[in-house]
Amino acid sequence: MAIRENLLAGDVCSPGTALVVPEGDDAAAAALLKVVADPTRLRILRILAANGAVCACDLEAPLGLSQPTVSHHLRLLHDAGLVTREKRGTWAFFGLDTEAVARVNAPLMTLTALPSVPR
Amino acid sequence: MAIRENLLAGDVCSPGTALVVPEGDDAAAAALLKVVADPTRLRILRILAANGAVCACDLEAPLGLSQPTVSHHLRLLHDAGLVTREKRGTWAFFGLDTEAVARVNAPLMTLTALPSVPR
DNA sequence: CATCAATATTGACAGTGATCGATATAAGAG
DNA sequence: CTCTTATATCGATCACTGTCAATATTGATG
Repeated sequence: MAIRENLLAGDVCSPGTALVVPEGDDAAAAALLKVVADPTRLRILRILAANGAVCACDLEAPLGLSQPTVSHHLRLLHDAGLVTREKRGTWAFFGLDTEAVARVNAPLMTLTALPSVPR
Repeated sequence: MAIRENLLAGDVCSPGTALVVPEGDDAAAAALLKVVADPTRLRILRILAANGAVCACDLEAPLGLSQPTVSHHLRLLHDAGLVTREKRGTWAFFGLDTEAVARVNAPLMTLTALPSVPR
């Protein structure tokens, strides 16, 4: 049994005994977090947050990565809806979608906000 | 040049032109986020948040995973400092470290809080 | 000590992902 | 139309990781 704080000494662990299993789309939440859980993409997001709209070509240098790799990361960020893309002529300018970024933390926020039920 | 919002029409993109590159330990932040960016571990965290201290043996069933796999995930969570471990006899009870979980969002919070400098 | 139960570790394997070079696509300039 | 530039996609490679079976370790109990 999932131990309660008020039973400490002689408690037994009998599997299968009522365990509160909260629901939630863990797969979706994890997928979104995975996009952010990368040093390069975190860096890109920080750069976008500090510079506003940034041309893709300006990212290769500070990131120290090849053009295809930068494009790959921008694609993931854009597909996840974290970043906006706007093409002007040949260039592509990317910007941070702050609302979307806020949505990424949601699953984590609920964790700390959740009442630790059985006490 | 990283385009500014006030120059729209005839702007040019000349790489190497001053781009604000914020510092920050992206590697560390990403590493911490990676621990959380997994469906199984998110689920574990949610279960811990809802049940208080939970015996490891009670997690295999709701997760539908083998004992070694559950132990592996608990190890990662514990190594990252997100979860507390307490052995009582043969059992091991795990609990959520809410403060640590809050620290995971920090890098994301700073993103949205950061002033979009050049506007 | 011998035995049993819970947990941790090891080894192997499959799937995923970050990276780059090469190539394709798109759009402006001559 | 041709050339150049920026971006996107493709293919391959390499490292990492989630998973399980097997085994080791730890702790309680006869």
